Amino acid sequence: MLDIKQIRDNPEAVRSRLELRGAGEGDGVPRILELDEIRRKGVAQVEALKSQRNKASKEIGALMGQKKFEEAEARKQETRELGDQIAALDKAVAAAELERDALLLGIPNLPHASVPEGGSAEDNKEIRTWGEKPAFTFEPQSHVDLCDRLQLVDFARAAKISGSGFLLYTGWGARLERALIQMLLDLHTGEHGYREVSPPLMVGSQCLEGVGQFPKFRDQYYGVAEGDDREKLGRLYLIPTAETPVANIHREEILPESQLPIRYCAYTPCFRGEAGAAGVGTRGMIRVHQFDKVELIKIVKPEHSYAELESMVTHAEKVLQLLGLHHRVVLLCTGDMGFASAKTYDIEVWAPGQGSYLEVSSCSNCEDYQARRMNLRFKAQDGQNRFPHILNGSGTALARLFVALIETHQQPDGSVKIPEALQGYLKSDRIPAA
RNA sequence: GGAGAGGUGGCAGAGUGGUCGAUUGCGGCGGUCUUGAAAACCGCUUCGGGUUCACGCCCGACGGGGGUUCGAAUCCCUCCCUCUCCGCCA
Repeated sequence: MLDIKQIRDNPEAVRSRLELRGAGEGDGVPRILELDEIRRKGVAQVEALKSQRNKASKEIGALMGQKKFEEAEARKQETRELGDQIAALDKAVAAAELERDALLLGIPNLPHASVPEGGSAEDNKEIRTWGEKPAFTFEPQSHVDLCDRLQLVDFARAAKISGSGFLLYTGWGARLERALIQMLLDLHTGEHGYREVSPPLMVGSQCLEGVGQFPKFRDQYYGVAEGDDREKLGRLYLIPTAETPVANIHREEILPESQLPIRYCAYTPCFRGEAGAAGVGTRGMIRVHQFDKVELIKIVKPEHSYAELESMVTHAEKVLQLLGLHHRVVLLCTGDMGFASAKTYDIEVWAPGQGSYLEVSSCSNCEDYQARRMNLRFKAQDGQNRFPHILNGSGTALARLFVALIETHQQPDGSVKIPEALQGYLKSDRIPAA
């Protein structure tokens, strides 16, 4: 969340940054300031009363000690009324604070100065491209046809088991998925300096709130229940990304400065309800309720975060380069960024069978926005507790990578050629034609 | 799921209604002594909030929330978590 002090000191600057993200999002600010004022006035009042009460209580204690019970009783009588006033004021302060914080949680991060202004994906800026669209001597097939023909994914039976939007990988398909996960983890831990972690796949709501997925986007995630206990429904949620558990690993901690930077890498499945999302119901693997992803998370000192963002993008790109996949890096405009992000690069891979680019990675610097929400700090040299910057990036999403890979490397004979970097993991240089 | 024990400062561990934000030990930091180090001795060692130009002053926090009381780490209620034993189980 944003720093209340920043909003207090410079509300107009905050509002104009928020406006760049899209209409109406700055609207909470006046009310927040109002509530903040009410809270601070109340706090000053109630604390003066508490100070009074504390003094009186000590005096009563002293009187009791001297066995002056009648005097003590008289003082108690006087002080009783103070207690009632305090209770009432405390309540009012808590209510103002609760409403203020609820509004604060609904405000997205401010875009970084280097982010281009714009309202939609149209205004995103292409930064660079790698490789070229492959030329085919035949009409390239879509991954859906390739998966059917090579029996890599059984769409129909997945739907029978779990409904639409789920995948049943089979044979070479299952093996390819596993090989990709292994290759990506080895790359990021071995070459890029990340520490591998394997987190819980169900998390409490405080983790979703910590990274900014709650409370605004409640409807997008799967809540689970234990047995038929409706009471317990929603105490845990299936993770929409490894970012949710991994970025929260150090929540509510004060890290020694020497521990930074922290770089984590995690493979997990990701679960998304995708209520109302465009493209739900699309045939194939592009948008599904469950997919695999290898995620990168960094917790760094504020002064290093933008350099760390650039290197993170190159780490994700390396995956595509090793697999020989044409891609481009796009800088998202103010209107297209995620809620918690200050600056985001997307990496889009070319999928010849689709005739379009697919987003396989999104690398974001959330600055201190998430650290504030999860109260994660580090102790700086000067003894001050400061909020670190938290970055997340896909390195990369697997289902779409799978799509781009088989569509790009499909051969005239119906087989799929496997890039050299992956051959050791798949233990084959091709997926044979059926 | 059943029975029991427990959650206090970086760690260990006291404290069961009145200057207890908390005895003590360890660790850590600074200092004295020393050529240097060790030992010994002395001091410091949590976090949030309000207010102030600042020094400072004040309020809150002993797993979370609520209650009793003039006053709660301490009493009551409730939730969460950890440990031990039993049951079930990949």
